[in-house]
Amino acid sequence: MARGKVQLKRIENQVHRQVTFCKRRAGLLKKAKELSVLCDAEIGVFIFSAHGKLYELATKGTMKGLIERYMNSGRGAQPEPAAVETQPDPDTKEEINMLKHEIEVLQKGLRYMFGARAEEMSLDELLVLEKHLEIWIYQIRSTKMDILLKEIQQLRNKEEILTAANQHLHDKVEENAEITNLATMITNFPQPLTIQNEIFQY
Amino acid sequence: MARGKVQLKRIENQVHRQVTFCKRRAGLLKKAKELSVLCDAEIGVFIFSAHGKLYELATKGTMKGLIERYMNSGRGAQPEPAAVETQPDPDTKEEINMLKHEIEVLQKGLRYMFGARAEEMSLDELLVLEKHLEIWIYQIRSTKMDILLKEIQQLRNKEEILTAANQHLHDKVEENAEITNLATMITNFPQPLTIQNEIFQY
DNA sequence: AGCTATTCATAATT
DNA sequence: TAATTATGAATAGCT
Repeated sequence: MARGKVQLKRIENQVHRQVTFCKRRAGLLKKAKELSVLCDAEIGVFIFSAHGKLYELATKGTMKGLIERYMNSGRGAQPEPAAVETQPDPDTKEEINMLKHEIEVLQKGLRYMFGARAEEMSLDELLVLEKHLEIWIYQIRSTKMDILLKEIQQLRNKEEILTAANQHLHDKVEENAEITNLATMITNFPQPLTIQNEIFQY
Repeated sequence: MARGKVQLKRIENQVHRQVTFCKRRAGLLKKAKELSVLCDAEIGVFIFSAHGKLYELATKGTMKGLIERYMNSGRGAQPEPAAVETQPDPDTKEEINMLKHEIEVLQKGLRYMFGARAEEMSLDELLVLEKHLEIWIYQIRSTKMDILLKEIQQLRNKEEILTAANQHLHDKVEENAEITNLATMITNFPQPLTIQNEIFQY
């Protein structure tokens, strides 16, 4: 570093130590973020100062989620306080985490759709954006579907009305067919009518 | 750094990314150790690589102890595991079902296309997958739109045919109206026909 | 993996 | 506490 090599031991001067803590803490978190972005890693860091103050960083999602992932990575088998409680829990919890991780992976793709802009945004902003986009897309699709389905319904109604009208007219035509034929006969062969009339008079 | 400034975005070259990951990971952990020693801080770091491999560091004690300390620092308030165990059960079960269904839908397509499970894939593979998914989604939407538009077109054709038929029948009815009226006259007043005949014979 | 040319981080100082 | 600067460390691009 600068202006003198540093000894790898506790800095005894209280002020120096505090200043170095601030600077190096910032540096460490910066490096963690860089590593996360550059290499697509998920990183969690806690720093407890000598006075017990906590500084933390979770590069993706939340620290809680990270700890859960850590717990499920084969290491920290949580000490279960209750004896009988362990039976249903590990299966379901593990299952949930697996499923969540899987969904995470699939959702990861969404973030990349924003291309270069994605890197310029914070995770929170991306999550908000993602939510908004999901809602937005959903609304657009719903609206589109509504429009199409309404149009189909209208056309179906029209079809029904036209079919009914068609049937009605068809019936009318058939009802009139006899009379029309009769009229045609009358028109074409007016004479025999008298014969028919005569027949009626039998 | 060296031989060129680095852009703060994901390194696209797979090999470069892997090398940088190794180097910077070592650097980050070294920095964490140094900060811990120099400033008497307790530091925990997890790094999940893009492939899900875990690298960790706990500067004092164990990671487990650190996480416990973290949990007690006011952040991740764990839900009480002891007394109220029955409460999370229906919720978790429902959650599992929801997640499973969500994944089922996604995986069905994925397996169909790749024969591989998403979590086994690298980021690069996922990027390829994403492209395919976009195409896939596009195709699904296209297909859906095609079906709907075809249905609309069919209904429109039906409407046209029915309207034409309707018009035809309507015309027929009107054409027949005269004759029908004539026939009606004939039917109601058969006798005057002879008169009419007589008239024709004038 | 190992080697430099560079850039970066930061200790000392103001 | 913040800014500056000289210097040591980290590391990107090559081999």
